[in-house]
Amino acid sequence: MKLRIAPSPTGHLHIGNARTALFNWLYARANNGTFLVRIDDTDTARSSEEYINDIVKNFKWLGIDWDEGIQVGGPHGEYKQSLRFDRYREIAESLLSRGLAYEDEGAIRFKVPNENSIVFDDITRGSMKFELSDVEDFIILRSDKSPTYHLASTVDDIDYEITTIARGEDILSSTPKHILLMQALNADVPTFCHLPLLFGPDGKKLSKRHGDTSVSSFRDMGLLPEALFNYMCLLGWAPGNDLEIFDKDLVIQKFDLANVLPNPAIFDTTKLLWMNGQYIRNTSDDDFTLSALEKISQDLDRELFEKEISRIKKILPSVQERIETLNDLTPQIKFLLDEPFEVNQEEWDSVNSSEGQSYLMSIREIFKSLEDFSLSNIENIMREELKNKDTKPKIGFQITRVSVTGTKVSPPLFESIYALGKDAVLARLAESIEKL
RNA sequence: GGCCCCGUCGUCCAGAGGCCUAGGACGCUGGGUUUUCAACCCAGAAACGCCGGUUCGAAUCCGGUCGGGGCUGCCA
Repeated sequence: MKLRIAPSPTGHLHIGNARTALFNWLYARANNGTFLVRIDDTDTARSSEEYINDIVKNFKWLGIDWDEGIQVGGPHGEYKQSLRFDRYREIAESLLSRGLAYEDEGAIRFKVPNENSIVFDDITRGSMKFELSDVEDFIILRSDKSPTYHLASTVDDIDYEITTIARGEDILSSTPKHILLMQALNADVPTFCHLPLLFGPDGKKLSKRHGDTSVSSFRDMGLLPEALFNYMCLLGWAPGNDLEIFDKDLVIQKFDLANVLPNPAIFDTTKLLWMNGQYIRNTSDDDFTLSALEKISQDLDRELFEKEISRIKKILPSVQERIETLNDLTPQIKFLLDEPFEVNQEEWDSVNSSEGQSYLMSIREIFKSLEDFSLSNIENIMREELKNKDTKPKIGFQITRVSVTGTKVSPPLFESIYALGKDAVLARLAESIEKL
């Protein structure tokens, strides 16, 4: 069993293509088959090397690897159609000389017999039938002698011995043309599977009209590849038992193209975001620390100082519990950075009160003489002082939060104070008290 | 217009004739927890497009209808 994905490098890797690649990859892996990636760049004007790199990079990021094809090589050259134009011309010429095609204003058209019909079994859709009287003679070689998609793709599928073609439903009506070409070339007709399209929220084929739908844009959103992978699996397929969060191994074990739904799915970012949060929470502490520090450094566009790293590490467990994407990280730990610190004036005003001020001054004094600045000591002291002064938690804690973190919304208060460290906390409290 | 595909909560999926007064998840609403924001827990609203047929019995099979979508390029 051999499957392929054949993206056109006329844009960034599109999420719809990624999903098609994923299902092909899964089917190949589930059946101990071969997965091949080739580049369909017959449209030389719109294709570019930059996009090939983007496609390759994002397949790898998603964890989709291939056994044959672009970059990894194999018995068929470089797996780029732009390098095989001679081969396609040769085929077009042979069809011409056999009377199966004809010249039309410099281009070559395949002659579609207008009797009979084409019948084939589609894995997800069952028996398909197209009357040939509905199929037009189609161009296989353009007047500039470059092959069209129909020709190049079909020849490659034959030459590379593809056994199963799973592609988007948008090409379903072109399938009779491809079967006709294969028959004309005396090749075995592979098994077809037309996967349901991905729709935007408006119920139309997902495209640039729906904003940036490239895989790289999802990475830029701070998504984990495992989460996107998991989410894409659920678009048109499910492993059963209402299982929703699962890893690669489980999918490979259960996946079958025959169980893919024939109806289109709307790509809903909301659930994807939720799922990403689940994956973040399920990440081990060590792994999360590693990727978090890297991400923060990336966002800041600089290396982190040792002091910052040790502070951040202390708060990370709390942050991991409450973020949805990696992009939520840096804003949450911003107050721990060794950078000019500023309190949001408006928010300060909204929590400021004489009762709060009094609490602030008291805990500063207590903190000052506290030798063991531990998390539990901080919490005990702050709660005790609340009781002493008969102050409500909200009054005492919120003003402290704004004073120490700069805003009303932050990671948990005691953890934030503990992470920031005694010296910086005292300094910030002093600063707030000064301007009271 | 022609050809083709599709049709279960707003969304993703479960359901492959009786187990369905249709199940799970996201989202939404209400509640709990609570020092913020989250996370977490509990509860709730929410769907088989419609009409026929087959059958003792249909979300499940068939036909029609309506609705949505794709293709109709010397793009892929």
